[in-house]
Amino acid sequence: MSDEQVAAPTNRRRISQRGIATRERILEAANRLMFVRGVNATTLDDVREASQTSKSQLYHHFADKQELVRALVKYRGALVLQRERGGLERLRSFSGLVRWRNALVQANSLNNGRYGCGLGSMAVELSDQDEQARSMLLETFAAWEKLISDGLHRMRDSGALRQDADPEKLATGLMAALQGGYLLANAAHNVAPMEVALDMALEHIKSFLSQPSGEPTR
Amino acid sequence: MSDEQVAAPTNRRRISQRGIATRERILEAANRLMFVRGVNATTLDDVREASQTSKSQLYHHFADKQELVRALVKYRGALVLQRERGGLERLRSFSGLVRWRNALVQANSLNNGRYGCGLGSMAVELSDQDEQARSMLLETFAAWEKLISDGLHRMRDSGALRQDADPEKLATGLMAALQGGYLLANAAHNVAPMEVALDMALEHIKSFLSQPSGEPTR
DNA sequence: CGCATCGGGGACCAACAGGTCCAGGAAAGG
DNA sequence: CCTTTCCTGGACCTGTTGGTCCCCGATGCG
Repeated sequence: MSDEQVAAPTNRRRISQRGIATRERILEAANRLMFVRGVNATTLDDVREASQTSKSQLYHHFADKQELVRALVKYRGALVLQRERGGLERLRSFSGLVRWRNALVQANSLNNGRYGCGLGSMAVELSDQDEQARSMLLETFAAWEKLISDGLHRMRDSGALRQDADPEKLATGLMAALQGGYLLANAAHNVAPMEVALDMALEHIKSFLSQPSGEPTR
Repeated sequence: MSDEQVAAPTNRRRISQRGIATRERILEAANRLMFVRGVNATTLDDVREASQTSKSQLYHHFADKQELVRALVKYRGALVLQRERGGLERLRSFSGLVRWRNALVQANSLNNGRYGCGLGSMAVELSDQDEQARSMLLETFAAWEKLISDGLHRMRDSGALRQDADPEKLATGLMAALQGGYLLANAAHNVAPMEVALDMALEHIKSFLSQPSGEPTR
């Protein structure tokens, strides 16, 4: 999970191992807190306390709160993409997609649908507030969708998916269903809506399979 | 739009017409500001200024900020449901659903996908912060989905939709696609993802139509 | 070992947010 | 009208939050 340094340090002057560790600790704490409380509802004092650091360290590693938030966007994006790469990089069949769905649902069910998607909720909170954060999030979403569409491309090339399937649109649809599912599940404190949403998107992809393996209805 | 009093006044003591108007003015201003900046990023001073009122009036009509926010949740929910009732109450055919989709897309394209859904963004921001707001939002989503599923039920009863279609699940899926579409469109400052998401959901519903009218692919 | 940096602790500050108060003006209601 | 209640203006208070500062300790390097 937190191997190597997922957090890209702002290279400039020489930097010690201890410094990197502290920076990582701050980001990790900010990540945790802002995941459950939201970005704007988390204070720097909260982060300071949770990371067992002091004010000066926060400002030693980040110019201000906005920079910390931006670093967090990068950090979280890297984590999500890393995780998703694991589940999607070898995607070659519809059943692989189902496994991917199940993993997401299971993870989210651990907190009864609460908190939603780390990227999605930041996107909602920051898009109209920090242009730079928005564009980083946009890029991350694009990379995430590309992991999906690459998999769908492989399925199409191998003949599993029909030629008239559009991997990019299917990936966007699936991502929207995922994000919408996260949102509704969060409001409901219940994973069920997320399951329904993902199943809809998968059913839609299924309709582009070459051999209609299962019964197409229901 | 703002006919009658959408904002339910907290009936208790006798209340003058002027008082109602002021309360409405505050809610209207809070609605506008919090729609573009988000709830937590909007201060009471912002609201005070935008509504041309004073601090004492804010606290005369609302106990504190949390109460104002909760009133806004009600207010916005009523507005959305009112609007949606217009577009969904008479829904009886697939083309009606397409018209509904087009109206939402067009409205959102006016601001290039920005700001997202007034209810969805509040849900993200408040769900982990104000239990009461969350449950009101949950109810509103349920009512919204019911407008959709009622329409789908009518379509099923009239034979337009096959018997094996599940209106509730279809409505949830459509709602998730809508919310996810709003979210991605907001991050992208572009309506396109929302269109793709809604089209996916509509295509999915289309697959449950009795007579496959159009070409099913593409 | 001794200098130059880097890293850390925590007191301190200023601005701003939410929230209070009171005095005066407008509406009801008799 | 004239009393009572409601409504409004805006000054004021106070806790919190982001942000600064200074001094000391740790670390790396010749």
